[in-house]
Amino acid sequence: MDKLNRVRIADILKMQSFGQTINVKGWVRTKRGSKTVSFIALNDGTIIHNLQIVAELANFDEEVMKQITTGACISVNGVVVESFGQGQHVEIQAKEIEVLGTADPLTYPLQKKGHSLEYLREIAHLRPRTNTFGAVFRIRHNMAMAIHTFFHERGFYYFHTPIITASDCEGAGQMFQVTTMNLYDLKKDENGAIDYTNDFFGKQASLTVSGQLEGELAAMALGAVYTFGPTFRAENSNTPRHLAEFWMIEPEVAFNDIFDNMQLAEDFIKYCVKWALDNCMDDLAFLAEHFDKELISRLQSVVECEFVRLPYTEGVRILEEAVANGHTFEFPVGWGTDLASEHERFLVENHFKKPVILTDYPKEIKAFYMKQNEDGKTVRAMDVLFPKIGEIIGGSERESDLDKLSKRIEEMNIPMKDMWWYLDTRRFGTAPHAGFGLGFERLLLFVTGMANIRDVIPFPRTPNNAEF
RNA sequence: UCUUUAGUAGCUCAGUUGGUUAGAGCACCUGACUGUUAAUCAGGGGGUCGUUGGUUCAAGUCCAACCUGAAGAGCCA
Repeated sequence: MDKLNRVRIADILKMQSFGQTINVKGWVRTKRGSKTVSFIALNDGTIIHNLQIVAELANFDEEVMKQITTGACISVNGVVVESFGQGQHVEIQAKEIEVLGTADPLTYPLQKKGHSLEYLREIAHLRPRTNTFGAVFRIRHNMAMAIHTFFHERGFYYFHTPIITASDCEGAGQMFQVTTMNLYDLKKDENGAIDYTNDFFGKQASLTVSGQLEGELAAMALGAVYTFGPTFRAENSNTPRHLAEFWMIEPEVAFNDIFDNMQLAEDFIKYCVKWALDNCMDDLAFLAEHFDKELISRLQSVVECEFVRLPYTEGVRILEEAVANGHTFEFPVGWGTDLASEHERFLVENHFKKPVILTDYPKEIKAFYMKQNEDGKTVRAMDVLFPKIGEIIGGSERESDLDKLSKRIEEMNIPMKDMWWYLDTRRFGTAPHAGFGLGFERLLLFVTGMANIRDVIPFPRTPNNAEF
């Protein structure tokens, strides 16, 4: 077979001139045809659309043509021609075909017909070859690029916080332990406690649940930073919105207050959504057509609308008013209790019908590091609530006063013995600062319109599932 | 983890108040077809009805436990 430069299908489909001979490589989606001619729909992952390869059967060995089945990988030399069939404006008239890899039709798990998302989860190693997951993972890449671009353009530094941590007070959830100890022969002291002094780190270590505390250290030096990395929660959560391993973006900015923080969060999400609309329209259109007809209009409305900013106390008042007017909730509403999903959904989907930033929660239901308000009852927390997916961002202005922070740590019985370094930020040159955390996969749920978080990460990690 | 719901061919599903040999579409194989658009048409092969136990003359169907998936809830991002 002649050696020609390979052209990506995304580029071939854009061609306006015809007649040149090129090489194209990709995986066969379908082959159809008649006695004399075969039509091969080829996809190479560069774009959701397939390229049509036309093969006159008289020019090719029958044995080679037989190997061209759904899932096979082929290399084609051929001429770019204008298509006179419907459904594409350009196609390849094949001159030479080489089968790079066959796919036995009896055992290849993907068919040309559609599969359920649940079935595709069982073959997560092959699902990137489907239209749906090709689209999702191209959008996933684009969102990562949008995130880095957004922060870089605004002078934020990408800061790498550790994945292994020995602090057990991040308070964001159950942690996965990291150890090199022999679990069949654990040494314990007289109280039955495990002795970690001979473990790899000389103390108990875990996978991080958040890079925030280290992010605060960086903000106290570099001014504005963000993290973007994997985080781990060992919660037994079985929902379409939770993963045991997920990616989180956590900006942290010196001198920002809660209002700057809200503005940053709103600008940030809008930037990402607009990026998707500007750069991923082919993939979004496919997802909209197959899963969520309102996807694109919902994305557009988020870019255009102004997020509602609402103190928790006001939110509770609205909910209590709704109850008084006859709306029934499964769980009671009252100042001091955390809002249930149904309450958040009511505010976002029924009452305001757009994203809501809820602020100033009671201090009892929020983390120790949040800045305390003058009223002595609330803290400067903010949750960004989105239609369909609920909480997409959680953040706050941080308590910068050493005494107030220390007192709160004591009140909440938080083990801070290994956290002297965190308190040093308040001890030496403390400054007001604020930040938030955004779950990358939650953002992707919103942008792709997918309903289950297991379908927006290549290899989901959930309770009882670490396959692939 | 709790509640609900589902598990029948490779995939998606139907299967009546329990009753003889468990069906369809797609996929796959064979054949037909002069350019198809998830091609079409004809034929063919393919099943331990999630697992274990129970009720019954008789269980895909009823009951129990367990396994697996999904939805809702809690926890959160």
